Order: sequence, then structure tokens, then C-alpha cells
Amino acid sequence: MDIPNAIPPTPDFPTNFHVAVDVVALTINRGVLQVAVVQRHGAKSCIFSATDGYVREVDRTAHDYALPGGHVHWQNENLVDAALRELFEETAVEVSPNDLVQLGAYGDVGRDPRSGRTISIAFVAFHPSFSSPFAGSDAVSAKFMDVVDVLARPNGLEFDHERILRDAITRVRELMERTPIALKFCPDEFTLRELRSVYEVIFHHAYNPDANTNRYAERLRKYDAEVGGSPLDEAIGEFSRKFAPLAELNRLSSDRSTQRETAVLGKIEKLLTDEYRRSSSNRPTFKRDFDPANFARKAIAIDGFIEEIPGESRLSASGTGKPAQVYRRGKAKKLDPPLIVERKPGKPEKTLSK
Amino acid sequence: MDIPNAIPPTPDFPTNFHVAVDVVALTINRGVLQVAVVQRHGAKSCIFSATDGYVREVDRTAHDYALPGGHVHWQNENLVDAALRELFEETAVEVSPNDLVQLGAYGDVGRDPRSGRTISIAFVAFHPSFSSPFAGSDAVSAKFMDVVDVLARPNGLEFDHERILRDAITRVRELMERTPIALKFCPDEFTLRELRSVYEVIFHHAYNPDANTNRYAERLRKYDAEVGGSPLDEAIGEFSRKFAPLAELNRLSSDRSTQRETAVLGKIEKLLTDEYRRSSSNRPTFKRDFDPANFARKAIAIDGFIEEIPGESRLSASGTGKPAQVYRRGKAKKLDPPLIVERKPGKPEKTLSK
DNA sequence: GCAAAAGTGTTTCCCCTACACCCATGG
DNA sequence: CCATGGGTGTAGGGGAAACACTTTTGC
Repeated sequence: MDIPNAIPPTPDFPTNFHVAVDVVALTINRGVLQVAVVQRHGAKSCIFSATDGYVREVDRTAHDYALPGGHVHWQNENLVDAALRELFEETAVEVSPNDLVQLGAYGDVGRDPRSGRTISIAFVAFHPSFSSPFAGSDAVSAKFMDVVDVLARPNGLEFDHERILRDAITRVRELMERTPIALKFCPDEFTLRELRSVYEVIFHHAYNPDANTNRYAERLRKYDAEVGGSPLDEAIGEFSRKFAPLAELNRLSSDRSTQRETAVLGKIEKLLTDEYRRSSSNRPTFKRDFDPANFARKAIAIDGFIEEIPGESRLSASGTGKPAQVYRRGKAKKLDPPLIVERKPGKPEKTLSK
Repeated sequence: MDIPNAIPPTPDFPTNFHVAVDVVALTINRGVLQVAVVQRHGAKSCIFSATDGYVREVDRTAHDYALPGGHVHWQNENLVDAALRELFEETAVEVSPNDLVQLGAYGDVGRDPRSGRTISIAFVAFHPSFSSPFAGSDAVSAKFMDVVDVLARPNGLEFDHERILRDAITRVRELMERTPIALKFCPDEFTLRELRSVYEVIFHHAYNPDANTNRYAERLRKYDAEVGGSPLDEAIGEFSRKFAPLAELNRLSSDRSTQRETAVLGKIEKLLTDEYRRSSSNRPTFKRDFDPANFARKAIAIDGFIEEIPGESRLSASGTGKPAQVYRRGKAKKLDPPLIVERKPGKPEKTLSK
């Protein structure tokens, strides 16, 4: 990309700044909100110290993760492009520029002890992960973690990434109310139940700032220890091992029709469908209990949000009950009126969901 | 400020970035929203070109203004501190760190043709100007301009500052609904009428994205051409001439009790009071007509927003009518429930206010 | 007395919620 | 026929807006 009239940089100001991007890639897997994290290599982790507000380098432990991100490498790279590139390089997750929403700049002195001064622009991507499966590059090992698990460990994220993650959740909730972003998590033809599930996950109390996140994280860890991971997770792990090297990933991204990729993608898709159909999985989910009838009324009332497909209906996930009306996405880019699912922002936390 | 464990910057990445801050300093003067702008020196202006999205250097005209701002000079300067410093250096406006709200990062390639690459972090300060009067430094000539006047001229602001200004107005409206920021524009003891006036200015249709701003700007220009500026503006100009040199301003800021300063400040305060009392000024204002009774009920219902001062009342500004109950600021930092003054965001633009 | 502005009371309307009820399916 | 979940109907409550009316001042 060329800049017209570009002149050499002014020498008057120190250019000892590093400009970085960080991406909070949020997704929903089996009814639980997950975030893409990477584990950087090296013996030291950069952990926030609450005593003086600085980030310091300490010996790395197994639980130190960071948000995917990195420096804006090229002078002519837009911030959004840098965020897309870093996200793909480190996690193989591909999203479009429209899926990235800027959270803001995080530029406090002392937020990165390694460089002279790092200004980080944070983005949030709320996107289904299964369409672009997950793999680690050779630079870092990456995975999706349950958000409650991340939040339950104080300073479980390096730098000021925990704060960024919390800001991202708040922002996603705002987007859910004012844009049709939830439809990305629904198939082309969906029922109101499926749409509502997305809202129920995002607005769960477990992600509130004052929630006792550890209670929820404990339940997930306990279940996983007893039952083990899901077949979907294992399939993704398999994909990850096969295509781990970064060069391979980049090659795949430019040639999407390789047999190996489509084979694994197909397998993942089948597993996903199975997992979706059978509700026998008892892994705890975090869903609030929104009233179905009134949620439906609100959603239908929004102009251009969803369109009814006349005559089409579909069985519910459990296989029983009345088949539900099927809808498709509307054309609206903004929800007017917004889909407000909780009147008071500071709602009391009730009992644990089943 | 020291950074613990600081190590030399990594040489792997190009550090050819400039990190800058821009401040949208908004205030209300005589019922009109104003923004602090500066006129940079030099023969060239950096004007946005809608044809390709780039900012180009063109010959400067008399109407080219920019938002106050500049590079983050020192490596150990926080972004907020840099914004405060630049705002003060260029406009002599002093605000506290709490008065600055970050808008986000504006970092597109090509937004500043002068440097290799400039990432700008924008802040908004919504603050009464009369408490910290206005003066230009020697680097730039600065003034407050009517926002409608700025918005009415396409590309009246350099770089992408027009977009930043529009984002700032949107943000201020959100702040007005959710925080007690409006109280900064009320005296220690105020009536609901005064509080309401602040909301009526900010939520005027003239500042909506799709408004025909030129209509409003034309009315102001016509009035000013006939009647001339206000005594307040002239007093501020006097202050500006006296204390223009930057060194003088800095000295004053560390020694606030100099006689000259207090004398001029007192004069300004008197003029302000006079101006406030007499509503004989016919300069057009931009105020929407919110229903007084229902606005009052909403404001009183918000917990901790305003406190009634029992037994105290005050005459209205026009000198007639029933004296109004006097209130003082409450302790709340957030408005719960928010003070929603317009149900539908996209309200139709009605007739011009008187 | 009249105009102007603050404040109160009241009516009406709308929307939201909760709940009851009916419907359609699988077993 | 029963359990299950989707969908509809509706009564009750709360709040907001509009409007009428009272109060208190200056002229």
C-alpha cells in the first residue's frame, strides 16, 4: 500500500514506541463462552502486580496465558489488518475485518516491561470457531479456554489482558443488544430457541464483574476431569497437530480445497452436528433462563432482524415437543429498537443453572 | 517515572511509529456547543480526500483548523497525561485526568501524510471553559468554535478530526445519560432548569449526523456579523493576549494566586454572571424543548444524582415566574437508572428553535 | 390582574412481564 | 395418553408522556 506524499519521519520525536494489537476472540462452544489464548514461549511471564500497577517479568508457570496479538509489523499495515494477521498467525482463526470491533487503546506506562513503550490497540472478535478450526502456530501454542476458567484465576492472563477481556465481554453484550451479531452463531435457518440460546450464554451472571467465577469454573473442571473432553475438542486437537506449522497454515489459507483439510473439516462438521443433536452431554452450560415467549416477541418486533420462513418448521433439539418455526437472517445492520434482555444492568446473581 | 525491569527496546520491529493524542475539548458557551480548535502554522494543511480516503497536504486556507493534540513526547508519559499536556500547551485549558474519556485509536494508514505512520489516541473532555479561560500558546493560535460552524464546512478540520469530533459528540451524549457529567456545567447550587438546559444543548438535532448543520451555522454567523461577539468572548480574548506566551501560562499554572490572574478571572466571572442573568441576548441558541415537569421527575428519581436543599429557592433567569427549588450535586458516579432523554435515537428533526 | 415559570396531580397509554392455556410432536 | 417444548392470549403492573391545574414571583 502506498502513501501519497509520504515524507521521511520527523526526527524531532522519539520513535521508540511499539504499536501492537491484541485480539479478544470470543466464541461459544457447548453452551460456554470461550476465549482464544496463547501460551508464549520463554522462561518469563509478564504478570500484572496489583500492588503498584506495574507488569513485571516473573518465572513462567503452566497457567500463564495471553491474548493473541503482536506488533504491527509493517508501516503500511492498518490496525485492523494487523489484528487479523496476528489472530490468524497465532490461532489459525480467520475472521473478516467487519467482525473486528475496536475496544480502544491500552497504553499505560509499565504495561509491558520488555520494550521501551508499547501501545496496544485491542479488538474484540465474537465469532463461531467451528467454521475456522483451531491450530497453534509454531511461535506459540494456542487454544480456546472457558472464560470462567480464565477469570477465576487472578492474573491468569499476562499484561493487562484480563482487563481487556472484561472490557470485551461488556462490549459484546452491547453489540448483542444493538446489532444482529448473535445471528452469526445460528445456522442459515434457525429457530428462536437457537437465537435465544446465544443471548442466554452471553448474559449469564458468571461473566459479570462481581460474580464468583470460581464456582462456575470449578464445575467445568470437575466435569472434564471425570468425563474428559468432547469429541469436538479432540477433533480440533487432531487438526491442530496436523497443521501446526505456520507455513502450512498459510499455504492452506490460500488453497482452501486441499483434500486433507476438507477431510478433517468434514469430520469436525459431522462431530459438531452430532454434538448439537444429542443433548445427552451433561457438561455444565451457562445459560440464563430468559422467558421464551417474550423473548420471541421482542425479536420479531425488531424491524429487519429475522425473517419468518413460511411453512417451515423444525423439531426441537431434544427431539420432543412441538416443531418450531424456522427463521432466516434479516437485512438490518442495527437493531431498532435494541433487543434489551435485562432491564437492570446490575441484576442479582441467582442459583446455578442446571 | 521509572519502569521496573525495563530492558532496551527490541530491535526486531520497526519503531517508525509516531504515537499521538488528540483531544476533543467540548464546552457550552451561551447555549451553544463549542469545541477547542487550533490553527497550525505552516503553508500546508492536511486535508482528508473523500475520493480515496487519504489525507493530503494542500495549501493552507484561513478555515483549516485541527483538534488540539500532538505527539506523546516522553517515553514514560501516560496517554492521558500526554493529552492533558497537549491540551494545556495549545489551548491553556486545564482539566483533570478524570475529565478525559478515551474515544479510541485512530490509526489508519494515510491519515497523516507528514510522518512515517502516526497512531492517534483520541480523548474527549466535556468541561466548562470559563473556569479555565482560553489562550493560545506561541506554537499555534487557538480558539473555541461553534460545533455547528465546524461541521457545516466539509473538511473544515484537518486529518480525520471531523470523524473524531462526531464520535466525541456521540460519546458525550452517552455520558450525559449514564454519568452526572452535566453537573459540571451547573453552579454548586442549581435549579432543575439549569440542569435541563445542559441536556437540551447536547441533545439538539443540530449535532445529529444527518442534520443540515449549515442552517444552524448560518444563523450564528449572521447574528455575530450584526451584533458582534459577546463581552465574555472579549474578556477571554483579553486574558488570552495578556497570558499568551506559553512560559507565562506554565508559570501561572504552578502559582495560581497571582494578582493579575485573579483580577482577570474575577472580571470574567462577573461578566459571565451578568450574561447568565440577562436573557436579553438574542444570539440563537440550540436547545431542544424537553418537558420540564417530566425531566424533573426523572432526574429526582435517580439515586444520588442531585440532592434537594431544603428551604432554598432561586429566581428564574428571566426574573419572572415562581422561584425554583435549589439542588446540589449528589454523590453518585453512575446514573442508575440512566437519564434517557430521547426514546428513539433517530428522532426527526423539527423546526428551528427560537 | 397578567404573564411567566415552577411544580403537582392526574389521566392515559404503552410496554413489559408473568401466567394460563393450547398445540404439535415422540414415545 | 403423557411428557415436552413451541406458540398464543391476556390480565396486571409500572412507568412515561401529555396535559391540566396550582403556586409564586415581577411588572
